[in-house]
Amino acid sequence: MDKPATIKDVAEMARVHAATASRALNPQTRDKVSPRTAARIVEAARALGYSPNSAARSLRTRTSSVVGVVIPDLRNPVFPPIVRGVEDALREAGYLALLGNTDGDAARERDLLATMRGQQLAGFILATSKRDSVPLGPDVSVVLVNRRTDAGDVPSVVADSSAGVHALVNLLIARGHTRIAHLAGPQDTSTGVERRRAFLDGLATRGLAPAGVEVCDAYSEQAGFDATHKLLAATSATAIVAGNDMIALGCYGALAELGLRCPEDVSVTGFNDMPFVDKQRPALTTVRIPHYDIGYEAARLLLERIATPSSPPKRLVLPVELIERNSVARVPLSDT
Amino acid sequence: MDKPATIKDVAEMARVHAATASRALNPQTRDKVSPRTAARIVEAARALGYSPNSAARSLRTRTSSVVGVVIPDLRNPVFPPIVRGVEDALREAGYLALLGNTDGDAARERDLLATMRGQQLAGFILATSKRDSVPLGPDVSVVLVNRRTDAGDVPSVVADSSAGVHALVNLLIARGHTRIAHLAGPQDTSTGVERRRAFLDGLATRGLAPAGVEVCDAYSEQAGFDATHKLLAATSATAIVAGNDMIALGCYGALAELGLRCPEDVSVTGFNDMPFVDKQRPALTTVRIPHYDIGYEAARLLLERIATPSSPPKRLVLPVELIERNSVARVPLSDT
DNA sequence: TTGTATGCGTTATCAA
DNA sequence: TTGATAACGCATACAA
Repeated sequence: MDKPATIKDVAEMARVHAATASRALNPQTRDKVSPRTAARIVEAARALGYSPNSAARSLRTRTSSVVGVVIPDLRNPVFPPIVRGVEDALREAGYLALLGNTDGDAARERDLLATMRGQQLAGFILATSKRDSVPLGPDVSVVLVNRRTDAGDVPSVVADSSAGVHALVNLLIARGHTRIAHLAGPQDTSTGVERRRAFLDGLATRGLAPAGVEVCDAYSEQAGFDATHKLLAATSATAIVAGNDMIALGCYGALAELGLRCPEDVSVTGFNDMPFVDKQRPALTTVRIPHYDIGYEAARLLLERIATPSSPPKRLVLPVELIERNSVARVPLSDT
Repeated sequence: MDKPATIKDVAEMARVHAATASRALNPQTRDKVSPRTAARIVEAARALGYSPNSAARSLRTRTSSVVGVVIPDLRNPVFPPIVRGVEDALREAGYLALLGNTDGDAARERDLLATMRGQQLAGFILATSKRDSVPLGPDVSVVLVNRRTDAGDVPSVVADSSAGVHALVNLLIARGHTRIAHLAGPQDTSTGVERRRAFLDGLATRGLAPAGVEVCDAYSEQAGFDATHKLLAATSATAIVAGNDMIALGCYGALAELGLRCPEDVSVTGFNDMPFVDKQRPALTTVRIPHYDIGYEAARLLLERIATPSSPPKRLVLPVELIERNSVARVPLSDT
């Protein structure tokens, strides 16, 4: 394989000028060239295995078909399906995804964004979890995933946390629970505060007071473990609504250590429906989030934004689904 | 924010020619310009917030600081840590990762590679699993992950499958098992054939014949489930070495359906040590692969290759670790 | 409908 | 050590 064919090679083979070839090869301007010559050019391109040099194109058009996808850590199981959804939507439109992890570190995020900005990216999908404003100018297209700015001036795609928590709370109440506690996620994440608020709201509308609320440092098993210990040292509860599945797993561990059975003694719920939580003992009752769809829709939104930057910033809220398994039991009779 | 500053702006501010500014700003050629003027230029660049236009640079140098990372499906839990390792190593060197999924589909892979090739990528990391040769010319830098070409002319990073399977087989034998079967992974993957061969070898060197070998269509729970049924219809075994954890999980399911207890009736082993297999019932005895390190080392190898294309193609084999949990029991007395 | 000319920002080559 | 110039491949304004 020698040097890749350029548009000039294609033009030469089709006996036209490079400009004509450019027009014929570009869907945008295809109609500015006669069908006959266009066909000849397309054929020549195919024959030569022509693939446009994106650097040259970017240099000329000041944009590219690449979008930056920024997440905290790919190893967090919620992100792979999201990123996959993003990638699929992007690819359907001929775009590519540039992936970067920030570990939730502001400095690393700034650094990454700076590096990416040098690449003439067409836009960004940000799935970092902090609630502060977007560290990008208004001249770049951005879609937020899993979080929103307080101002609401940036397009975003999130799952309906409130509806999910309400469904969980209602399920517990229907099972007879009245002493329900919450292991909240970090309060510098939008999901953390939204779910916490929904928990309080949900309880209040049913005339119940929370049995306790403990905030976790992180969405991790360890944090869930620690918070459960703290929570149960201060209060007793027959049910615990965990901020997400990881926290719920930590809760499982702490419960076992305290000699409490789940769900016989304490019911536990999660959030996210991560892979394999159906295989836990007990299988976790949780809320399923359409991760893939979130990613897919986010990319669609970004593409839309790129095409029409003036379009109003949509905020998409995707429905969630209650997944009942075995970690919720009817409240023990001795506790009623 | 107006138009980003160009090297011309920097040059103007530093009262030098653009070419000089270019030399001063490029670490490679920094020493070709006097320290005094260099300092002036660097200062001007800083003041203007100059960030080189990578499209222009790529156009000129015919390369970029971006590498393509191609995997079958990010949702397969083995890939996130690998990709994360790749990204970390890349970032340390100022490179970015362009991610694409192929679903193991040859057409989709070809398509993706073609699209990526237009991007002047510095190289590729291929984690697709087929054993056929690399669909890329010899002019591009490539490192394979999780597989190798038969010819061995392409650098690669893999885990030591053989050592892992041998450890598993020896463990089972030490527990008294003699009727050991294998649920092999797909035989068009290098891991599938390597582990199968290691299984047969391991057994043979201990003077044992396999109780049965069933090949799975895919590395999936469903395939493991089906293969287990087929296997146990044809033979009986007290231990099953699954091609990987997913297959082992499918095996769990089939065993339960057949009224067989694990590990009391049948011992099962996995491969990979995916997240959460320690939480299964029973906790899975498996082999841990250094996923992150594999990705990290693959990226290092690629960077090395990019810097020195003539360097010999290294083949890295990373050590694995036997993780003993509860899915392996001493062989039932009635079976000895 | 097609061809001509030009410039995007950078770096390599050559000359000074 | 620095400056001038050209070229990378493409897309577009303008001319024909």
